[in-house]
Order: sequence, then structure tokens, then C-alpha cells
Amino acid sequence: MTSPSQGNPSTEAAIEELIKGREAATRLGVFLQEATLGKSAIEAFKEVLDSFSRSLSVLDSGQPLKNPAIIGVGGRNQLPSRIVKSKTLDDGYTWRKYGQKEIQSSKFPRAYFRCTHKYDQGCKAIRQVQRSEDDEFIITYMGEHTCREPAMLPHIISPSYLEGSCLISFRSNPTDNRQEAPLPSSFPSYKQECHEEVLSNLSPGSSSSAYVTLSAAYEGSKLMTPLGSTSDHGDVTSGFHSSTSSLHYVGFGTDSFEDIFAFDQDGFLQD
DNA sequence: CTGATTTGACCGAT
DNA sequence: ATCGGTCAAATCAG
Repeated sequence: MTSPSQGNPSTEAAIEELIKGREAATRLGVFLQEATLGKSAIEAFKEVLDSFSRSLSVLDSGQPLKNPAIIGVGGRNQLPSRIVKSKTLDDGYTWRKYGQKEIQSSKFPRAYFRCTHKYDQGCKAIRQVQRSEDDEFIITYMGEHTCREPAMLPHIISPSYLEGSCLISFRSNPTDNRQEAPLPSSFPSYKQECHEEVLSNLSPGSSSSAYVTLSAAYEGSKLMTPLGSTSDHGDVTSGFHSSTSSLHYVGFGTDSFEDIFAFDQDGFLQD
């Protein structure tokens, strides 16, 4: 990946500082989480984080950020969860939407997905998707995929990202995105972009919390093709596609903390 | 025809 | 009582 920041000492220094600042902010976020502060405090905190992230993005433009900042621990239930900000809903897995809800704290509805293989393979992974103000999606993944997604190529990102190698590369073809749309189809083209940032990574059990994402690989071997629409599991849906992307952990944790995202912008939902 | 999405109802937690 | 998450019937799409 080419990055303008590369080879530019001053820019890199700036990035370094920003990363430090962001880390400090995320640490602060943990306290904010524990202390029951007012919403304004949380909003302010969110702005700080956003600023760091934006600055980093600008300077870094695409370069994977190192030093992921992880805020918060543990989801509201036992499920390991992580929050990812992405421009695409494709993560290599097939999801089935089972609900959508207007959420009080954010003006955009939240869409609920469960793994397509919930019943045929007992996969417990679920995710919640919300649109953010920048035409991106805030995706909260909960639970681990225990399914053996045909389309997934065994590219498991181990918890190593906790050590700084937060690189998750995606890549595939945009096949069918519809099911990915958290809302009525008014999402223009969230498919061609593949930017992701892991806003948070929380895995209580940390053990096998490895989040799986597929990568470059399965191009050419689309095992996932809709088995003729006769498959018993018949849950072939979503598309997958991805592409190399850079992500940053900007993190924070619990679901409630999600309120930090006071997405304000129209357009998410609408038909 | 089969499977996915939509959407209101239902339910549990707060 | 309210809010968020899930269910499930109706509807849509391939």
C-alpha cells in the first residue's frame, strides 16, 4: 500500500502523536464507560476520538493504522463483540436479516442479522448494523462464527490484531449486496468501498475471539455459489467482497456505549 | 417454488 | 412504561 505518509518523517511523526493521543482518549473512554457520565461527556469523548481518527485517516490515507486502541471490555451479554466501522457490509460471511428497529439514541435504524448457518450449523454469530454519518456502517459483531462458511477461505485473523497488526484484508467480488442493506435499499453504493475500522474489539473470553474475515483468497473459488437454490440450508445470501482495507481500532465497548455514536444525518433510512 | 426481506407484534430487561 | 432485540407472517425476488 502506498501511503503519502511513507517516507515523510514529519507526517509520520504527526501520525505517531495522533496515535498516542487517540490511545489516551480511548483509555479515557474506559473511564467514561465506568463512570456514569452524562451524555454530553460521552459525546464530547466521541468527538475527540473522531477527530483523531479523521486526522489519522487524512494523514495516513489508507495505511493501516498500527496500535489499535481498544476501549471497553466485554459485551453486554457473554458474547464476545466488536464494533467495526465499514463502508461495506460484506465481511465474507453470509447473513440473514431478521429484524430492523428504530433506535432511540440514533436516528438511524439498526438492522439485525444472524448468521445464515444458525440453524444448519448452529452458528451463533450475529451482527447489528447501523449507518453512520459518513455513509459508513457501524457494525457490531457478536458471537463467534462456528459455521464453516463455504465461501470463507480459512483466513482467520487471530487476536494478533490486539498487538498491533490490525490488518484485515478483504477481497472478493461484489456479488449481491441486497441483504446487506440495513434499510430498504436506499443505500447507494456501499459496496464498492471497503474501508473498515475496528472501532472496538471486545472479547470477554478472549480465547478464540479471533474474528474471521476472509481475504483475498477465494477469488476464483466461489464455493459459496447459491447451490442451485435447492440446498437444504438454503441460506445463501449476501455477498462478499471486500478488498484490502485499512482499519483502525478506535474502539469502545459495551452496547450501551454505542450511544456515543450519535449519528446525525438523514439518508440512512428511507424508502 | 424456494429462500430472503420486510415489518408489526411480542417479550424481556431496565 | 419504555426501549431494544427477536419472532414470524406476509411479501418479494430469483
